[in-house]
Amino acid sequence: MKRLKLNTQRIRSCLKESHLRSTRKRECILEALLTFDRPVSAEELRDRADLPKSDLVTVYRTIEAFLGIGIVQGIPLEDGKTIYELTDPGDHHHHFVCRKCHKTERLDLCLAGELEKKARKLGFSDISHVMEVYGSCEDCN
Amino acid sequence: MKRLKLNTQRIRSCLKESHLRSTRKRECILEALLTFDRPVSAEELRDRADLPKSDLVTVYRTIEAFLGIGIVQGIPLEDGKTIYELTDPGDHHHHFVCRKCHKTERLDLCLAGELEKKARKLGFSDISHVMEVYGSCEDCN
DNA sequence: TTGTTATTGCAAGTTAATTGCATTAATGGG
DNA sequence: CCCATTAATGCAATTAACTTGCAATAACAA
Ligand SMILES: [Mn+2]
Ligand SMILES: [Mn+2]
Ligand SMILES: [Zn+2]
Ligand SMILES: [Zn+2]
Repeated sequence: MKRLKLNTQRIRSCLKESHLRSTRKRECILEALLTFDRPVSAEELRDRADLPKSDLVTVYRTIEAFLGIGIVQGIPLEDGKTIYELTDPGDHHHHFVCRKCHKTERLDLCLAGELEKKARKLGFSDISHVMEVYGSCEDCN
Repeated sequence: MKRLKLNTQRIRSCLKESHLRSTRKRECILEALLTFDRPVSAEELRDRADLPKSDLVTVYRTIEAFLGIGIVQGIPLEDGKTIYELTDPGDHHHHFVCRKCHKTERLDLCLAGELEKKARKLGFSDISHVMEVYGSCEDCN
C-alpha cells in the first residue's frame, strides 16, 4: 500500500474519493488536528478549532467520517475515553501514551500478523486488535 | 510469584490479607463469577447472582475491590465497555474476544517485558498495557 | 442556477459507571 | 457474647462521553 503524507490537499482528495463533502467545518476541524503533535479528545479539538460548545456533535461526526476514510485513528485510554490523531492512511501502528497529558510516542511493534493467524485458527473472523502502553511521562512525574 | 488456583477458600483469604471484609454480597457475586466460563458485564453478574436491579452499584464496588486484590481482571471492549473475569493473582494475560457473545480465548502472548523496557527508555514510568484481539466467533457468524 | 442529498445545529436521549450520604453489618478486642 | 469501630451497602442522584432525531442549511454536480 502506498502511503501518502497527510496535508490539506491530500485530505480533500481523500474526502472526494469517499464521496464526502469538503465543508467549512471539516476543514476547520482538520486544521485544528494539524496543530497538535499528540492525540486529542473531541472537546480539545472543538476548542482548538474555536467552535461553539454546541458544535461538539459536529466534531464527533467529523471524527467518525475521518475514521471511516482512515485519516484519523482513535486511541483508547484506560478510563474508557478515546483520543484521536491524524494518521496517514494505511499506517497502522500503536502507542505509548501518557495517562495524564496524552503525550504520545509511536510504538513500532505490532503483532497483527501473528494475532490474525492465531485468531483465525480459533475460528474468529473479522479481526481487529488494540495494543496501547500507558504510563506517566517525564514531564508529568 | 506463586500462582494459586482460585476457589472460594482462597478468595476469602485474599480478602482477609487485603483487610477487606467477607460479606454476603461479595460471596454471592463471587459465586456468580465462578459460574461463567467467559468474561461478563456488571449487569450479567448482577443477574446471575440474582440480585435486585439496585444492587448494580454493589456489583461495581465489588468488582473494584476484586480488581484491587488482583482476583478479577477487566477486559476493555471496542465500544468502551468493560467485561470482567476471575483471574488467578499474578496471572497476567490477554484475550481473543468475540465482539458479540464475549466468548473468550486466552492469548498466550505478551510483550510486557519489551514494552516496559521501551517505555522506560522513552521516560515513561508506572507502566501498564492492554492488548486484546476482537473478532466474530464461529458461533456468532 | 437549481435540485438533490449530505451535512449541520440544536435539543434531547442513552447508558456505563460513579458519588454522596444515611443505614447496616462485619470484625476484632475485651 | 457484646460493643465500638469502620467498612460495606442501599438508594437516589449524578456524571460525562457519546449518540440520535429532525428540521434547516450548504455542497455539489448537472
Ligand atoms: Mn500515532
Ligand atoms: Mn482470561
Ligand atoms: Zn505526560
Ligand atoms: Zn461469539
